Amino acid sequence: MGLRYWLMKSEPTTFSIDDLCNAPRQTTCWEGVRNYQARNYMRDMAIGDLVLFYHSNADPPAIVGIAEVVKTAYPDPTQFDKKNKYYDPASHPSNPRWEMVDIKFVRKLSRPLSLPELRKERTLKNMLLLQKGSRLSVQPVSREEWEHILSLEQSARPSTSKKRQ
DNA sequence: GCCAACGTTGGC
DNA sequence: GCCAACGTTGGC
Repeated sequence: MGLRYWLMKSEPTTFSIDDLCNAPRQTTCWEGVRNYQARNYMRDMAIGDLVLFYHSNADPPAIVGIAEVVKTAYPDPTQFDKKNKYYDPASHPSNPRWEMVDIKFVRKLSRPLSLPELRKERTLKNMLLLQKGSRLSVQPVSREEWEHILSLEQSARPSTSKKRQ
């Protein structure tokens, strides 16, 4: 199976792209996912897969960077920690319910690609992120979507392009 | 801060 | 197995 692409959401007040950049070895474990579909997507991840790092609950919400998968799915220890906010009393260590992967910083985008800007792209109209009511925090991105998104990075910010000199 | 959309829980 | 109630996500 070839390289695959993903998008992962994080609230920047909780863990931002800069936090990832400044983390030890620029790597973090993706703890706290408590949604089966998102977990299943993490199980599908392979080392070397590339990830769009998305800031949710931000102003504006935006894709801000790229990371790569450096460790495939393994049990998320926070599910067994009674003091952790991600504690899940229904999950037993002999059969862990929740898993996580490790991702490593690759780079920040040269500029954030905001949700409103992404919505303007007809090529991206089927993107999971842009569907009404979509809340998945871990989701697949097609190769076409990936390439189109990164091509937007090269173009000028729409709001400033009008004052070209 | 509001609230629509969604996922989960639990009574029946 | 249905579905009402509840909790959460996340854009606005």
